[in-house]
Amino acid sequence: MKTVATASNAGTLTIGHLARAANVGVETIRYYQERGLLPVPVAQGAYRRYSAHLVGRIRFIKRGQELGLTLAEITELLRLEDGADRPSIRRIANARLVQIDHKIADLERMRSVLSLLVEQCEHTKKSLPCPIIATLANVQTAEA
Amino acid sequence: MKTVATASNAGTLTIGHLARAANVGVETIRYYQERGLLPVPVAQGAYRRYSAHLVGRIRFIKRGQELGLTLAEITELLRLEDGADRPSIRRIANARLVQIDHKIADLERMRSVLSLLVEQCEHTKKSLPCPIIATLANVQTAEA
DNA sequence: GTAAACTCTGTACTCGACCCCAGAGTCAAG
DNA sequence: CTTGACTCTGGGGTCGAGTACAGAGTTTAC
Repeated sequence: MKTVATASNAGTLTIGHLARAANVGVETIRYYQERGLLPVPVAQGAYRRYSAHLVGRIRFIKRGQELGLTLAEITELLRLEDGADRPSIRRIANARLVQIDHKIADLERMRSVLSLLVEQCEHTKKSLPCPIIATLANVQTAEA
Repeated sequence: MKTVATASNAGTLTIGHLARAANVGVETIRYYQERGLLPVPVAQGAYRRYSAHLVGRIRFIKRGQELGLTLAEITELLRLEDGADRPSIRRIANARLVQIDHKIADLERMRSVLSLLVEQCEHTKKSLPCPIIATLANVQTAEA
């Protein structure tokens, strides 16, 4: 699923320059091309040349990732980049928000149990079983 | 890294029965054996037989996973199962707690930005650029 | 005594986002 | 005009926790 090359994609940067300018690896650019997030410009001679505006596109992708978006979602957003279809854009953001909320809830459940257990472990007499192990082993511990 | 088989591991359950009793797949048991979380009992005839107490061990593993522990950490805890070395046990739990806290912090940062953007997107005039896209594109939007 | 259901070993695949490598070709500076 | 740094294609590997499957052998219930 490679993006079709167009003349307008051509530019002055080699892939290495583009990579350094966008602060990603050369392999990342190739990967994004394969995934259809970046266009594959027509080669000028043996090598391809990239337009400097792709630096912005890569930053767009990276900022999306920082917000927890997947490359699939970012691909969608790039398709909606003109900003005309806001409901679709919001749908993507909201779907990710729901996932994030689920994940936070999971992690907070884990954190509260784990921190309670660590706490208990520190304050339980050495003669009694370790509360962490006992909980995992599903042993009923007494000590009111 | 297969756990060495010992006579004491032998029992009455086939792998399928153990799997059903512990509510996991047969493949999961084999995988845990490979990872050293479960012993490989001596075969009785052509098939191996498993002791019923392994059901508890599998539940131990599953409860550990519910607390966010990795199989590597659970392997460690199984090694410390006698509960004598509580500092080591707590070290594992605390290390995981730190990871969980980092992850929660990351996710909350994402959530706050994303939900703010969705909010803004809903209330920004259609004549102005979509705030979600604009943020990813790093466009400076006016509108005080 | 046979057929269904099981078990064995071994290998490959999944997901997501890359990283790393080999070998061949090419470009640019001095 | 050479040499070193780059680019190309194509492939494989990584992490974590399994799942899936093939093909052969074995048990067990009827």
